[in-house]
Amino acid sequence: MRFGKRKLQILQAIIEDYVISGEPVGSRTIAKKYDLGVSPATIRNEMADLEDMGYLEQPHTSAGRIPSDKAYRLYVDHLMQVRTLTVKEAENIKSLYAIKTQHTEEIIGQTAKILSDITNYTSVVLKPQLSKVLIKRVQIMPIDGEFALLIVVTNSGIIRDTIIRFSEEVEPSYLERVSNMLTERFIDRSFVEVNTQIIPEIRDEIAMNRKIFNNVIDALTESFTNNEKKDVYLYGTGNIFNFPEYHDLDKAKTFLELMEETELIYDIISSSDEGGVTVTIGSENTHPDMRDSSIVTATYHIGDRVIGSIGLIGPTRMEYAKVFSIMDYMGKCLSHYLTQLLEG
Amino acid sequence: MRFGKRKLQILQAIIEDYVISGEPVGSRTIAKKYDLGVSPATIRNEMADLEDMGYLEQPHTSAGRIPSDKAYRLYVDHLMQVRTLTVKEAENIKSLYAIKTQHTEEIIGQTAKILSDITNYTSVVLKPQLSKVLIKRVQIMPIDGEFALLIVVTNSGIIRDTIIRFSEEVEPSYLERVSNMLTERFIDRSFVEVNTQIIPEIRDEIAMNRKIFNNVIDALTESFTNNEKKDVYLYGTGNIFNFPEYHDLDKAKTFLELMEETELIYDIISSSDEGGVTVTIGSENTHPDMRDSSIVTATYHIGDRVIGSIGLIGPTRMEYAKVFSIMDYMGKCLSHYLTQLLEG
DNA sequence: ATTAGCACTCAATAAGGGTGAGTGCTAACA
DNA sequence: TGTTAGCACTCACCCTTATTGAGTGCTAAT
Repeated sequence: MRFGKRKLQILQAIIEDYVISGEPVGSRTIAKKYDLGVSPATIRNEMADLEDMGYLEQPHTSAGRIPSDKAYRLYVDHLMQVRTLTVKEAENIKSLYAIKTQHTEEIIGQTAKILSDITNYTSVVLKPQLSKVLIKRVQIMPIDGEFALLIVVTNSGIIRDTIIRFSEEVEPSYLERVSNMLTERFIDRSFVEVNTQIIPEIRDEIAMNRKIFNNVIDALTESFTNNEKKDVYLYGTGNIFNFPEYHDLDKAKTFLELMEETELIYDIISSSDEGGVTVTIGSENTHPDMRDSSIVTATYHIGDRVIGSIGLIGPTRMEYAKVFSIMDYMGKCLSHYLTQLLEG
Repeated sequence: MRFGKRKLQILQAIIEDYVISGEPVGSRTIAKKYDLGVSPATIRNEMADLEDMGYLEQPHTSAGRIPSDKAYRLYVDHLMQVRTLTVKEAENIKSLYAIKTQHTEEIIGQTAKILSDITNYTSVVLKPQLSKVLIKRVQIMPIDGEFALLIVVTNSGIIRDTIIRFSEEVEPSYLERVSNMLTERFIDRSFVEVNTQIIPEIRDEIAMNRKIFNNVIDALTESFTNNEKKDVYLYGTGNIFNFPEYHDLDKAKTFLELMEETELIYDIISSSDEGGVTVTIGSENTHPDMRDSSIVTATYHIGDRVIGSIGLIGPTRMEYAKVFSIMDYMGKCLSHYLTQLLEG
């Protein structure tokens, strides 16, 4: 059995109708709404074929058809026409980046909110990943007595701080020297590089005031590895109630609980790195509880280094065309804004 | 009509039964389960009285009674017996504070998680409020060229950073001097004091390199006022599905949307400052959408300065006795831990 | 190859009836 | 006078049954 042009038209019609209505689509509906010039009976025959081929499913005998994940995949890859944003959407986004805050986190949080507001799905925005960010400066600030604060500044507007407790009183000027030395060694390196290569090097090389220096190195190590904090900005979890597929309380609860597993969400959203927009449909998800959700992700970058991701989560019956274009646009806006803010 | 001892006993029995079962409580049930030595008929008479007095309500004629908000208030103020924690609860909490992280935020986040896990309600934990925290040090770190990072370290383990963009190249040693001067002036002051008193003083007083200095002051001002970031750690929003009162989809959605209004939640939770545990029951809430939820809050402190709050949100049918003791204990643990970590 | 016609399926909705938990009232009782 | 047993009444809840209608698959005619 081959795809004729008509089969594709019918499939597309079914998908688009179903995405809007959420109800199984019947042959009559297609014949009436989409002018294909054939009768319902013909459409029924084609639909039976499409079902055999695995593109359509029937919830029960006397219902219409709904698209399978395979159908959505075909749609996303070949059928959908990427639209341009509506005026309202574009304005919303523009107004966000008109804000002149200097706090990366705030922008990230707002991005999540806007994404969810204009799409009506659940949005996720990841903070810049430590592993992808470059170190710009290390500074050890004495606070009082044997306490100091180790601060690592990155090119992403995110900074990382750890308290150091020294085993004895320490000269501020010594800390200043150490800070400068570390900055020199770490600058424009990633956390991973520093952790796996440079710190061991330093450890061997240097025989300064051993005890104090070890306190610093320990703090650095703890700062760089232990808690790569998987920080996630979530918004619009309540939006799932817009979709009848989540009207079941159990499903809703499972979904909400899943959304609180920030580490997991983080991994899911950050898994597709290559840049551009990625769509993962229902059963394509590795996590079983996500099998009837779809995820659309995009990346954002500073300069040309990808440093984080944004994502949308919704039912497989998702407005892929709309979401695709919004995610694409949003990723670019965010990247542009951050690059501007932090590099120029 | 007066409260006899028996009326109180009956009221207490009804409340405790209803809190567990969620079903309207009938006279028979009370007579059987709680040994009051009177017949259901007598209890019915008392119940009718209690209803007249506004302590009980009837969902419909042939149903049992449920407690009114007024009844819960009486219960919380006079009837309930604060229990001690179960072994499991205490262990859970202890295990949390055995973690040796140095990042305040992580502890705060974990506190939210544990609170929600052991109570099965929705928990909220506020980050230390900027307005209550004391400044320990100000440091301006040159990054490159005309960029620098302004960092304010507080006694709460929270630091605040803002990017400064200078209008010309700046000497690092100059920034060092400015940092020291600012630290000297700001140390052990609150953000509010600094903002309303000290900054204006400095502005007048000093006629250093005007232009550069203004960049610094602007950054400080923006850091201190504009974005008192109302950061909230939420956990267990899905828990509301454990309660039949939220099985209605509309209610659930409203609730979830409300929880995303972080500023509002922040205000609600931080509103009762005085220390100790505060209980707000249903209609006592000012926000209309919270009228059938109850909120229990407690504060946490560093040394003896209150700096933040923790809260639990659930249906008015809440296990007040349990929640009360947990919140009390948790607030104390968190305070103790933070004080230990940050002061000595 | 397409289509009209028709019998068939099955979820969703509505309507009726029984059940049981609970009440309020009254009259009897200690 | 306070307490209790008895009884009629109410009403949500659940189960069963009937009705409806959207949609299908198959067959025969075009």
